[in-house]
Amino acid sequence: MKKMEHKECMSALLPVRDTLDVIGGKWKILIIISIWEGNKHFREIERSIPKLSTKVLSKELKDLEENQLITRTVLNGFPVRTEYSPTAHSRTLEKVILELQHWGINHRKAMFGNKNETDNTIAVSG
Amino acid sequence: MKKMEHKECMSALLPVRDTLDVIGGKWKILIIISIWEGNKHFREIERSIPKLSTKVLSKELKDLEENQLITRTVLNGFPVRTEYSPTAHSRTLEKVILELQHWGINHRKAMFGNKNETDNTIAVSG
DNA sequence: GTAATCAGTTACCTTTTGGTAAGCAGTTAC
DNA sequence: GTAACTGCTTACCAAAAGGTAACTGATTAC
Repeated sequence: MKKMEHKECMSALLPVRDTLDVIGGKWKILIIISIWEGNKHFREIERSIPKLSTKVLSKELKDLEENQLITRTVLNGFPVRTEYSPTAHSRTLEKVILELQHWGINHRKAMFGNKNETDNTIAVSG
Repeated sequence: MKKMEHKECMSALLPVRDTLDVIGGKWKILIIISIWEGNKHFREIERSIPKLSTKVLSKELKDLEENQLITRTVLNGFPVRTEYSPTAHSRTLEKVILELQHWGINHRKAMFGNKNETDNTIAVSG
């Protein structure tokens, strides 16, 4: 890596922080993937992710909507259903998530050898 | 994205979590970059990152060492100096950080247009 | 009327994370 | 002996994140 000025270093950091604010944390990527999988409704998403509480799901969905990674549509009629869908913008995360995933896998190998290997690869469109 | 089985989805998530555990949070990437920059000593690193306290730095350095992203060497002699250096393994993070950074920049554009653009690009070896 | 489903909200409590400041061991300089 | 530097640790407190469970409002089914 080339020598960096201090300020450069710190400003390069900001976009990374932005990204981690959006997809960091325990649940956000799980929720995005769940919706990518086809889960559309609140209870559906909730049930698809073990240990996720309604309170946290509610908050996380709001965050994701604010960041334009999902859209929320209320369908009136019947027992009032809400539909969450992934946005086109959310698809730009695929590369990032793939990169995070690969590093995680290789890191685990580097730490423990192949003993604890997780060889699951995310299924990406194409 | 191809339809995924539920279990597949969740297991794909684990490596991503592993990665975020290692480089997520407020300080870890800052510290790694600071050490990449050439800061070797505790106080040096501390002073290079505004708002970072000794307590947190101490903890983060331990985590990073555990994850083999830095090495810690105690040099006896003089006022006892400790040297932190990046490992070869830490270099594998460059791609990940670059990807996180690019997404952060593009995401900001998607959110606010070009108004708030951060056009700083991390300086990577090569 | 009773129960059940959907989509949440609210109140309360615990756990985790982070910040502040002081202190300690060891050594040098004066 | 006093101060100053290095590399931390410890104690204490504040803020943020997360879990539990109850409850609202609407509507259908019995």
